[in-house]
Formats: sequence, C-alpha cells, structure tokens
Amino acid sequence: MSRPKAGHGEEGQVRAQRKEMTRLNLMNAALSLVGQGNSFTALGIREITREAGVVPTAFYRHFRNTDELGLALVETAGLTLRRMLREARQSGLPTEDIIRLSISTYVSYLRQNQLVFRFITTERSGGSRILRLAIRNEINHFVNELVMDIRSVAVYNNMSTQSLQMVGDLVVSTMMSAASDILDILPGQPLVENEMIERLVSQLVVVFLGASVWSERPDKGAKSGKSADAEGTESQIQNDRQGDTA
Amino acid sequence: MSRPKAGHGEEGQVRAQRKEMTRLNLMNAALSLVGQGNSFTALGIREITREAGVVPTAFYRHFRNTDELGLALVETAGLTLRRMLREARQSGLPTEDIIRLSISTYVSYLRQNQLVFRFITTERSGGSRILRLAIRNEINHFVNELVMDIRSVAVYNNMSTQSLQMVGDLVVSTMMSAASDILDILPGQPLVENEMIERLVSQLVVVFLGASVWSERPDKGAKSGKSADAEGTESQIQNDRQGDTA
DNA sequence: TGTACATCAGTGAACGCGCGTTCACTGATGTAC
DNA sequence: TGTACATCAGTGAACGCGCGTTCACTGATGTAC
Repeated sequence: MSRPKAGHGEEGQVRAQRKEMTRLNLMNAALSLVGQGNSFTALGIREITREAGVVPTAFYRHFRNTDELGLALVETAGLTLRRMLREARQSGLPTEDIIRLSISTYVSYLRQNQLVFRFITTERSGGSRILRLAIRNEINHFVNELVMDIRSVAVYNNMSTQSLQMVGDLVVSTMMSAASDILDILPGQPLVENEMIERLVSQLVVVFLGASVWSERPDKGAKSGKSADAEGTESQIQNDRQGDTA
Repeated sequence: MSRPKAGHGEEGQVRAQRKEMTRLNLMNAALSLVGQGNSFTALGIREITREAGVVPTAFYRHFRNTDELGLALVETAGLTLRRMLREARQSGLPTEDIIRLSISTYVSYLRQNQLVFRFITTERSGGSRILRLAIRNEINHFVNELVMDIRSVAVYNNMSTQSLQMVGDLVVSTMMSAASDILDILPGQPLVENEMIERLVSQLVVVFLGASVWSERPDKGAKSGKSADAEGTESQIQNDRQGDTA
C-alpha cells in the first residue's frame, strides 16, 4: 500500500515508468471524478490526488496546476477521437447504412470512453478559456479529417472546401450534442438509448441529404451578411412586471 | 451605500420590492461572474454576495444554495428564449431569407443577453445533473415551439410530429453550438463574427433543404436500430506504448 | 560484482486563507387599534 | 393622524474545515568507478 517495492520482474527505467504510471493515475482520477458528476473546473488538487491515492504535494511533480492536467486530458482525448475516426473509415454501403454503421461505432466508443467524452462535452463550453480553445482545436482537427472523408464521396466532390467544412462542422456539432444527451441516459434504459441513436441517424441523414442538394445549387457562394447588433450588457435580468403603469 | 433609505417617491410594498431587487441583484451577480469566465458550478455563496454587494448570510433569505439560484436563472433564461422566438415569428419570405432574418434576430439577442446565453450553453452540459436537466427541459419547450412554426410551412406539413421534432432538435442544437462559438469571439472582430453567422445560416439552409427532401421520402418510418455496445469503463487512459514486447 | 554517491518521486507537517453555515442582532417597514 | 407592537431583510461575529502551496525529508532507483 504505502510504497511500491521493486522486483516484479521488470527491468530498466523503473523510476520513469512509475512516474508515468502516477501521472496516468492522476489523469484517470480526474476523469473519474468528472464521471461522478463533478465539473472539471471545480476539481481541486487535493481531491484529485486523494482519488489517485497519492499525497497532495505529489501532484506538483507532474503538473503545475489543474489546467495543465486538463490540457493533457484534451490531448489524449484528441488521440481517442482520431483513433475512432481511423477505425470507422470503411465500406461502400448506401449513405444511410454508412451513417448507421458509423454511429454504431461512435456510440460504442462513447460507451467505452465515457469519461473522456464527458470531459470533452462538458469542458468544451464550460472550462477555462484556454481549455475551451484547446478542445475546439481538437474538434477542428476532427472536422478536417471528416471533411476529407466526405470529399471522397461522389455527390459532394464539386463542393468548395469552405462548404465542406461548414457541413463537417454541422455533422460534428450534431454528434457532440447527441453525445452529451446519450451520456446522460441512466444505465439500463436501452429503449431511450435506441431512440436517441435513431434520432441522431435521422438527423445526420437530413444533413447529408441537405448537403447533396446544396452541392447541386448553382449559387452556393457567400452572401452579403448584415448582422443586427446591439449593446447593453449591464444587467441581464430586469424586474419586468408587465402592465400597470398609469 | 450601507442601508437603503426610504422615500424615493415609491409607496406600498416597499419591503417586498426591495427583497425582489436583492434577489435579482444576486442572480445578476452570478451571471456577471459567469460572464467573467467563471464556471457557474464553481461559484461560491461568498463570491456571489460580494459581487451583489450584500453580506454572505443575506443569500439565505433568497436561496437555499447555489443550485437553487441556478434553477431560477434557468427559468428566466427560458423566458428570454421564448420571448425571442415570439418576436422572431413573422413574414413570408423565401426560406433562406427567413433563416437569415431569424439568425439576425438571434445573434442580436445573443449579444443583448450574452450572460444569460453563456450561462445556458455552459451549464447545459457542464452543471449539476439537476441543472442540466432543467436546461434541457427549457430547450425542449423551445424545440416544441419551433416545431409548431415549421409545421406551418407548406413543404413540411406532411411530416410526422416525430420527424418534425427530430429536425427541430437539430436546428436548436446547431444554434446552441454556434452560440457558444460566437460568444467566445473577442469583441471587435466583426469579420470573424460575420463569417460565423454566414456559416450558421448555411448550416440551417442545409438542414431545411435536407428536411424538405426527407419529408418527400416514401419510407420515412423508424428503422431497426442495433447499437454496438461494450463495457469497460474502469481506466480510460492506458499507457499504450506501441510495439517493443519481446 | 561491489561500493559510494547523486537523483528525485513521493512524503508529511505546517502555513495562512476563504469557504459555507449558525446565530443573535438591528432597525426600517408593515399592521392593528 | 398617532402610537405600540410584529415582522423580517440584511448585518456582523464566530465556528470548524478543506483548500493550495512551501518546505525539509526519505529512501528506492540510477550511475560512475
């Protein structure tokens, strides 16, 4: 329990290996705490080290602070996402079946790597700015790879890169949004889960249908964009009691 | 500064009004802190009351804890969303222009109510479970209203309610996702903002194009859904050094 | 192979600090007569 | 209108607690000869 003894048959860089182990333990501890419903941003060093089974001060041998640990998590999460995509690349089925198969793979990955995905979907819009941007960066990589895949499908090969990215972004944000919902299903509700999966499949079918129509339009360039803007951020909630003003 | 004096010309339920004011101040203080980059989940009672300019213990006259304040925020945010939608209902323009106009309204609302929107997009997947579910509930209301609007458009009036909800959900999640991105743009980057708005418009056009094709399909019922599932949640990060095993 | 020294991952005590929560209070506002 | 009492939103002191961070340490692992 207290201190690891040597001689489990392992040789060589024992110290470095052990250090790496502890590092991974810390990262897994953080993920596990996030999985238990904590917000990563609210995690403390003592909480994480307690979960990992080391003394608080040991944390500083590996990370300067929790943000740095977060960035490390984003990196491994990116690896996970890209590995998933690599394995999902296959087959020449009709569109809807490709989608269904890909979603199957996706959901399977979701379940296998729930903690990583929960971390990503949570912190994507919730963490510190630096963490948010790091995650968005990983997601952009993901979109780019997806775009390359889409491009190889005949129907879309006359779309501009910009349009393809627009579609890729739509697909990925739809999948992230669904991930968040699916991960919130309590275990043992396969019916709800299947419903959600079917909805996700339908949504992606709609998107790809739309994209194929879009790609055939003659006027698919940029339009003039006027955005109605306004200031006034001070107080967001007003005591707006309606009526009764004499 | 210290204690509010009476006699600003106001009569009647002065005490109740003041209490309501303090309550709103607390809610706005929380929003404002979220706007400054804090995660709502990580906000403390002392932090909020400090921002609101009251003593920590005053908090308990209004909320049992921060979660309860969060729920109150969700409620007002829901009002904001619904008010927005009500005002956006109008006109009989061609589809893309309706979308462009609606998005204009939307982005304008985003800017006017940034703090509320930031709170919603952040806590939608990041907060406590109870807060997440409350927010999802508000979003569902929103989807339902949107569905009613979509139904009134001729092209979609032979779609099943289920399909309409699927599309509505897709539209809303796309808009939420974009909100998160748009709110993260640093002020004074109108070009980036316009790009994002155009992308959002394009994405929604793709969705509605897809939906109209979908609605014309003869076989738009539910399919058999098999989801590849798997267990193994224990440790999410492995020390996967590739190769070198003798 | 054996010895002597260097390295450094993890320890444990200690610190000052801000937290959430309790409690008795105060004094302006509300109400009854 | 005036008086006497009740209500209760906001106060301020006090509490015990866990936090992040510092520091000197220990003892297994690594290295040089």
